[in-house]
Amino acid sequence: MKRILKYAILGLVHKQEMSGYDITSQFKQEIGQFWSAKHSQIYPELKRLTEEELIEYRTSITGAKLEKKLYCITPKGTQELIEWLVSPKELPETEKDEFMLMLYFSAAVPKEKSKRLFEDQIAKRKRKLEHLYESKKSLQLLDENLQAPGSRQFGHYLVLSRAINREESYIAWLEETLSLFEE
Amino acid sequence: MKRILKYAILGLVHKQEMSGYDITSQFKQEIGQFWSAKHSQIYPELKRLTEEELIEYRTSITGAKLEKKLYCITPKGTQELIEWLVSPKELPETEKDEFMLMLYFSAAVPKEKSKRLFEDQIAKRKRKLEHLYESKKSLQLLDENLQAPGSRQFGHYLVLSRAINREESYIAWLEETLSLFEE
DNA sequence: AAGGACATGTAACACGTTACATGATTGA
DNA sequence: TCAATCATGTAACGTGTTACATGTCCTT
Repeated sequence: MKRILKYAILGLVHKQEMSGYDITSQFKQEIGQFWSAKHSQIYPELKRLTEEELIEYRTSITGAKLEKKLYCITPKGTQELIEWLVSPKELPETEKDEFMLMLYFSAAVPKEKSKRLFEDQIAKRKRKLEHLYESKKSLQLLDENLQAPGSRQFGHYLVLSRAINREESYIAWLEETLSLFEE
Repeated sequence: MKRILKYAILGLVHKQEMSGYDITSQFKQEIGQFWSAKHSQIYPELKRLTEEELIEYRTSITGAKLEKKLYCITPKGTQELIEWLVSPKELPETEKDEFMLMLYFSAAVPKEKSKRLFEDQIAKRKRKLEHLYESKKSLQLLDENLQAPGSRQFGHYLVLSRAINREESYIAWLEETLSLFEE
């Protein structure tokens, strides 16, 4: 991967003017299911992108003296963003998953222990799925035409929809596989 | 993540004596779908684990003078491995996916471009899925009782089965979502 | 004889997290 | 007034990739 965070930030500030804090907040929303970064990584990257003239900022004052830097994308930044947006993406050879790594070695522990770990993982993923369903419900209230490309919230819809697909299929696999242990 | 590579290596050398090169090769096999590392990360980690007395090695000579270090796990290492194997795993808050990040911003490009990217991604994932099916077929020839916990290849079966589930459901979502663009 | 696999290591750099550090604003 | 949130930054450390560096063995 070559500087994906760069494109994540370009994509966010392309939609609208944003501060480093706003970007950090965005990564705690839906898109955080597929990409995120901490503020300690974001601020230096904003500085770098500014030096590279891909973004620029104006300073805005909230209240008496709280300063924030509102970043927006430059034409050069837009160009690089679009190039990335239309370039085919390689599949990662590895999509890391600690739980699956553990399962690979699970012959070393009693079946009962493994069953408990499956149940724990299923419960956690079901909780997560519930949150995703609620987010989707909220989103549908905002935009009835959600599933149409061109809808204002279509990007949001896609990531939520895929996040739900990802959790549902993982849970289905976990439940199916757990049943192999019960006989 | 706290030193997952440590546990990956402990798990591998617990099954059988192995060299750094062997470990590197393992990460190119099925388990590489869920965890991997390059040799440049593995060799220093082996050194560290040896210093921590979680593994130890003997030197073996192939041919006239090609040396390799065969590592095996110590009792202390086994204990730490088992502790990790039975401990519940937190869900990662983010499972990074460059393609989904791109989709989130795809409103900025024409629908035709997005369709092409979906098709490209579907083709790549289908190719990968074919390889996984073939691996599963080979594995089934080795072990008829594959799906029984306790089968010699059960760990292999689990990771392959989940990798297939992961690809199948991703492809299903991609195809379903692509159809939203066609009308 | 040559190329590919076997075998082990280090160095430099890129990416990511946790901790350190500071201060303002808003609402209960 | 106190806690949560808004707001920005740096330092130290841990993880991961690419490149550098070397040498052997086996098969054709």
